Amino acid sequence: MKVTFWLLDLNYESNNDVPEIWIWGVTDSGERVLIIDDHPIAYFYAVLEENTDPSKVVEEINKCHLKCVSSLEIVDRKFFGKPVKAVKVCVKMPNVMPEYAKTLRKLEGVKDCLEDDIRFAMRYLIDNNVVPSTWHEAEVTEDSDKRDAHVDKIYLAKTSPRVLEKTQLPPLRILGFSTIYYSKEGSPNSERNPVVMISTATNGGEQKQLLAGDDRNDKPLLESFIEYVHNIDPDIIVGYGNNGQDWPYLRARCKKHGIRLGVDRTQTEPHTSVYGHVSLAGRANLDLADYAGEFPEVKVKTLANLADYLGVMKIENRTIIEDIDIPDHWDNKEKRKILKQFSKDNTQCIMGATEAILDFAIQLSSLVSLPLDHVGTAAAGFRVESFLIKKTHPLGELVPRRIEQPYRPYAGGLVLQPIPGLHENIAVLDFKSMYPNLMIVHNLSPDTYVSPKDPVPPGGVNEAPEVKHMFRKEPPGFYKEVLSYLIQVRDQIRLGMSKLKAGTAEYRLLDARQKAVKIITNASYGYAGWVGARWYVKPVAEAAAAWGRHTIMTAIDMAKKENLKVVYGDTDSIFIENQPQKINHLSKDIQEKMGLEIKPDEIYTRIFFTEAKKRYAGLLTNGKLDIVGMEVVRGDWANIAKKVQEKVLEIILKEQSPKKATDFVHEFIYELRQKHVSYRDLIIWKTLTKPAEAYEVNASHVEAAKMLRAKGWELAVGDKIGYVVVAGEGRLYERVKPYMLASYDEVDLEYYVEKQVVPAAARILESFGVTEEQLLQARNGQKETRKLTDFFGA
DNA sequence: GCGTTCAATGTACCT
DNA sequence: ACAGGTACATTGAACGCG
Repeated sequence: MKVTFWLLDLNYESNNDVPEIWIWGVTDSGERVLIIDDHPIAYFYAVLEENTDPSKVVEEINKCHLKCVSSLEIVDRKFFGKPVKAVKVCVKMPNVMPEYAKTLRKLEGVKDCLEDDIRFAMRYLIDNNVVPSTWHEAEVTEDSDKRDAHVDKIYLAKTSPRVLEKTQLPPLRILGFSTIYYSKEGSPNSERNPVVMISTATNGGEQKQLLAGDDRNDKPLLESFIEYVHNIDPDIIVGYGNNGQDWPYLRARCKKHGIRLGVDRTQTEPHTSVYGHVSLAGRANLDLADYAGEFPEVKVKTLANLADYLGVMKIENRTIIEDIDIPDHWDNKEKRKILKQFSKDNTQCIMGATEAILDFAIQLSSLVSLPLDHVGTAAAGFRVESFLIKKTHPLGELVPRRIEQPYRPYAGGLVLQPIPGLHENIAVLDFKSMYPNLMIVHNLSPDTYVSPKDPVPPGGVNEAPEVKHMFRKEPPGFYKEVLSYLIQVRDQIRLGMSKLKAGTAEYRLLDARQKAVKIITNASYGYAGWVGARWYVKPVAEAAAAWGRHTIMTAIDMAKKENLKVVYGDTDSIFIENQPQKINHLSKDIQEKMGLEIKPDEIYTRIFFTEAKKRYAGLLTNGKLDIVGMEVVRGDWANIAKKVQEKVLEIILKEQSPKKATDFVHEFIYELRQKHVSYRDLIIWKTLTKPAEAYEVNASHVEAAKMLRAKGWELAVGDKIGYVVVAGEGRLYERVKPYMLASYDEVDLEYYVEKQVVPAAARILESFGVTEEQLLQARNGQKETRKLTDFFGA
């Protein structure tokens, strides 16, 4: 019989030393199924030295008497594009491979062993062309063995599943949850602090809140949670920070009470994998925090901020309870209501954010062939690599081992010095996917690189400017194959989208897919130059960068020849006078000459530069401001400084009145000194990029972090520390406090005037002759001073 | 002993 | 734990000053 299913999760099991791949799926009729393939093949390669007799090596391998070897086969493969002979060593159990590979590496005639380091579930996906988060069809029989799996049906696969072309998602059951821990001693510790609240919600619209008793005993709460998850039987469980925090914590609490956190579809507990995600057998555990990085505009990556940005729940419409205030809220009957609402809102934020993110996660999972629960924790480099492994397999390319390499920097993109001041009517021409297209056009790829030691290939080479790296012209390298595929697929998806109504389910799915394709395409250049990459070949990245510099320089020359003034440019863009006819002509010329597409991106009716690169602000034709690189868009400046700078830029760009902007700054400083700005707008956020002890100099945010730690708050690398500057003596780092430990009265407002507001405003106004000193001058006692409402509106 | 100078450190941004 | 290029604030030691 046949079964059609969408692949939710897969895992490898050893059943009395017989390896099995368990594939968990949801059928189109909504059945939960487990399909077991009990004939997966485990193998690795012994790659032979040149001029070695393969049968001799086979003999040698046989002499090793490795008892789990089931077959040896002499095969032709490629390694970095060069043809090689290899022995495919099939084994009965995947876990013996690293050891066997180590043994065989020592044999004469064996150059190296490869692919023993591919994890078995991935091996299965690659070899059988099975894809996570995708529909398949499989020929199966019903399984007669008793197996402990909580699904509607268990099947044995007669053949490995085949991918089906089908885009819609199955009817997935989604459960979101968030937790509240009770701790008066700083960061909750699972040894001593209970979980007092778990709020859940399902995509079916069911909401529930589980509470500990007034004695804060969480045993009944945990038991009901386990039972509830079991009853809902979700396919996907979503949280925010559940990988690093909730699952390990809940598991520890359960252990303390002697209960098992049985929330998956077998009888095992959640376990953290080596890849950093928590895996629940038969379900996909999703941590939205892993996707927060996709939204760089959100500077402090809390659930509330993410949900606010996504339009799920506006932060001004809710009460945020800081961790430090939780015990107080739990202990007080009235305040506990607010805490319950806060927790409920958190879960609603999770459900709303899931709406916005899940399609993308699913498409990414399917594109790069990493299971849904794994793709979120996988860093960009590993997503690209997984994709490449999948795509190179049919080409016969062997997957290199990850080798520790010394880091050697190389020259990157070209950045022009901007012409400072205001410019009218400026167009930005962007090269479309410049690096991927350069890799395609010049056939830059790990398998096409011709080292100076190599003979020149018969078809000739492309030689990169400046760096002189050579790449054979023919045949196409796998980067060319793969990148052409990605670019073509994305164009196709976007064509499909253009025929649909925005907002429909199908449109959103396609949009998620084109986004997934885009991020993988754009990360390919970075991957090529990453020392951690299996296919790390520095000349590939270096040549792409060199071609990039050559390309933009040529484009600038051509623009100048058209008498188009160039005011700025960065890597793959040029900012020029907006003369449509000339620009049209220029794009065509560039396309013809270099085989790269360049198209107008933004048009600025007016744009402002200082002397600094990578910082500018423009007025778009729709009347909106586009601010790049300035304090306004930086997360490490107090909000007051950002607001002032934004307003100054708006006045300058729209009204071109430095006088009015200066008046505004004066008025703002006056109001600030009157404490008419909110405390939250004084917080400065900075990331802890290493353990507090590892810093070589004293830094404000590190001092603030230490103060938190002294109160029991554990801080991890990567955490954002919010602090305010308080009045007092000494260095800046001696005058900071974490914002939750300070009050408005302690704040040193003069610091904010002199080191935040004035510099941010002066950055712009100094171009118009207004100095910091002038900005600092208090209001001059005119009768008609403006109110801030004159600038911000009432 | 005290103010100034400047390289080093650290963070966040741009493409 | 995808690349390099860049701006800027602050620290802290070197420097200059007698």
